[in-house]
Amino acid sequence: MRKSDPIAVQLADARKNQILDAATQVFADRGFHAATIKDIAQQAGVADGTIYLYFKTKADLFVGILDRLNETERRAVDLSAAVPTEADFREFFATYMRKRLSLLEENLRTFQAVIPELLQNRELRERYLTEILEPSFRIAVPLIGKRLQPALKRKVSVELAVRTIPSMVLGMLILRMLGDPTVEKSWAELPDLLTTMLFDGFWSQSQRGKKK
Amino acid sequence: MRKSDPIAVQLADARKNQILDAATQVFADRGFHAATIKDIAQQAGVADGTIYLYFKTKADLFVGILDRLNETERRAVDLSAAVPTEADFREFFATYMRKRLSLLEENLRTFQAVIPELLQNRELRERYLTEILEPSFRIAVPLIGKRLQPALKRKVSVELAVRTIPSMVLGMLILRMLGDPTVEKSWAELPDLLTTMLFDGFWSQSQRGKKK
Amino acid sequence: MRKSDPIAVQLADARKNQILDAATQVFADRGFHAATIKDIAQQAGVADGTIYLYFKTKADLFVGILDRLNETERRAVDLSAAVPTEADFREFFATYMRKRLSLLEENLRTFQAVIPELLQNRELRERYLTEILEPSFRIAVPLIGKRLQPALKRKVSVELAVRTIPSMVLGMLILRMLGDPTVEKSWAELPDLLTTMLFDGFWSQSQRGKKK
Amino acid sequence: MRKSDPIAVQLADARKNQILDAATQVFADRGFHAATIKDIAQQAGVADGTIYLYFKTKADLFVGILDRLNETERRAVDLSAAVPTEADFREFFATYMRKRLSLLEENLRTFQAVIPELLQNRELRERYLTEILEPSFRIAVPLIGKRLQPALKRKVSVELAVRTIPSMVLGMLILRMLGDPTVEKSWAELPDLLTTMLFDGFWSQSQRGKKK
DNA sequence: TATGAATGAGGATTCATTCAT
DNA sequence: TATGAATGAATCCTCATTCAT
Repeated sequence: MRKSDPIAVQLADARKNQILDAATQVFADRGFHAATIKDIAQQAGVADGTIYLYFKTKADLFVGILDRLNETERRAVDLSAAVPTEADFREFFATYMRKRLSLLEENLRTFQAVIPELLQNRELRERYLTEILEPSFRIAVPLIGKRLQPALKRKVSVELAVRTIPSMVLGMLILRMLGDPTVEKSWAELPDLLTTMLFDGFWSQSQRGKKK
Repeated sequence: MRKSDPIAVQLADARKNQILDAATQVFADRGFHAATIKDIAQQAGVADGTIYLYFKTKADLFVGILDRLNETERRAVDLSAAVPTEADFREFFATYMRKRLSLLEENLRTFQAVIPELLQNRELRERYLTEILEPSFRIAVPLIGKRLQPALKRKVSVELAVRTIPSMVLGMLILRMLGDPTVEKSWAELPDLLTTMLFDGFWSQSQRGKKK
Repeated sequence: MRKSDPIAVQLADARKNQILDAATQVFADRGFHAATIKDIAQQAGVADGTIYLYFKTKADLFVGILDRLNETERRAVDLSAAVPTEADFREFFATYMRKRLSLLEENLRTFQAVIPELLQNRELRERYLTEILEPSFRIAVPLIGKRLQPALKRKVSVELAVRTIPSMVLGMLILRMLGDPTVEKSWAELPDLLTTMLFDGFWSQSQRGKKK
Repeated sequence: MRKSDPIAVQLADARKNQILDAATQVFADRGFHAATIKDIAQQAGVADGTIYLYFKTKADLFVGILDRLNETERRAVDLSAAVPTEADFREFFATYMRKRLSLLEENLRTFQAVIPELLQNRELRERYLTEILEPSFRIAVPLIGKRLQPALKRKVSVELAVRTIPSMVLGMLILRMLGDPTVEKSWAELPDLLTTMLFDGFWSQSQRGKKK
């Protein structure tokens, strides 16, 4: 088969995805290391050897999952790349949160497969940091910096303040991955919760007034 | 040696801790599964077989780390069990955050060793959920519920709102575990950041007014 | 302590026997290879290291058991070394059987510890063959040869015929070691059974008459 | 390959037998515990891991040998199930002995592999006793009981008398396993020897007359 | 392409033996 | 002498990867 044969390419892509789906499933359930190629082959309904026709090593399977996730991300970002409307920033933020959180939810299994390994593998960690996190912080810092409330601005670096938002999302994701039923059940309410909290504060007035 | 010999017991405890320290280090670096007993033994400066004098299996090493963490937690909680002063709740909250975050920092390697495995192992996940998370939420819900700002209260369940705080902390912890240098450098500023943000809001006034 | 100190020697001998007793017990229960020095030390009520003060290796423990058995044997043989009285050979034989079988019974655990290893270890097998079996056959052949019934003599070599007797005893011992309750219960009747059978035949007359 | 594929099944069976042959050989030479998987794999001409495609554990290899032996036994029994002819019982007995002893000889290595372990393992011992020995005794007792010579019948239980025959065979087997060259060389003469001995007695007339 | 039997390197665990106390 | 903690070689078993079909 020539690589240019479009039908063959599509077939190969389909098979690749079938295998990545299986790998995602199994990695999410057992973790990268505990998962065996046999497990994945069974889940995918193919023979062990077949996997090696599409991925050179087990580690490549993991990279394949990461790549697919990045692809998803890229497509999603394209949509949300609408300019942060000055006029109604609150609405913009809420919309962004909705999109992001539903994207997370759709790819929950993938994150479950990917995050633990990310935390355990120095190389992956570094790649993720420089290739994903830092670029997105570079975009966010100016966007957020100028809208930060003064008291905060005085106290902490914008760099740190920016981290608050992804860290809240990440935190909720982790709680959900840990199996917290409340977070799972109320996932759809999170965008509103986070928006309100960030724009209007968390604690009741009386509590706030106490400050110095 | 009789079990009751106090010197022998102390020696055994010291050796056990020496091995747990090594295991924490190695698990944090490579993850539970990728870590080998040889790695751990080398790190601890003992022979492979010695580890098995103190822990029945590799999995027991992990449980040993969890147990030690719980113990640390227990001691810490005792200190912070001070009543949530009505008078200055903001200060109480800030203090609590300072304590909690510095506890996390002190045990960073331990969390790095423990969390990925927690995310990958269904049994551990469930144990953590029912034994640690749920009880602490049960304590937090009434404490926090009555102080929640009205707009939030209307919109989301207290149960969900409560999750915001640990999820922010957890999120920052994860960012730090991923190696984000900003979070690492500014860890000490987090309590203040989080307090201000929750009590005074995150976005500047102009942005808030825009609501609805 | 000087080797010549008689009290010290006696103490050492007692300790040695205590350890050999334990080893016999454990080897009989689990077999030589499955038995651990820890098992034996526990059974003997001493520390692991102590065993090595009396026996250089685990294999030496086994040899120690064999030696003690040979010693027992030697003492027993001395007693039964009475000349095979021509006059009442039947009684002589019955007596010999009684002695031999009760000797076996007294040392049942020892045999249980020793025989399986004897069957599995080429070197031990050869030593046993040349040092124990062949010498005793050399004694038995002339004794038995001249008393063998003519039909047998014509048919088979005396060498082979001689083997019948130890093989019957050995067979019963094995059945007993296998746990056959009948053999265990009726062990005391065996000398009479074997004597009658060898002197008077096993099958009833009518069956015998059928011959050719 | 589907399990129903007859060619694949045959291949798998052949491989299984090849491995069992090797295991029999090695267990017979060194005993179950001293034998290593490497030894067996080498003897079989396969890699270590291959063995585990056909047997779950080393212990399963042993059970596989036992099963094959039972199968051999079953096939042999079918043949010899001819009714014990009243007319010429002596001939029947001699034939039976010939068959049994040649069966033992053919499977000598297997017995050498199996018996020591049988003697060392309580569970196997008990299984062998209740599943093999006791059933065959239940068959033999009535058959032999009515043909036992009167003097014996008076003296000992039929149950015990019956044990004489297998114990003789077993004894000879053990002597052969110990490497006795006479028993090995003259194995073919044993059926005749045992038949004559049981039907005509062992000792010469003059010796027998001496009784009481 | 697809298969799955075969491979063998690698890792957890055991245990005979040593040695400092 | 006696102890038992420490050692590390040896072994069972797993599983990523290869390759003949």
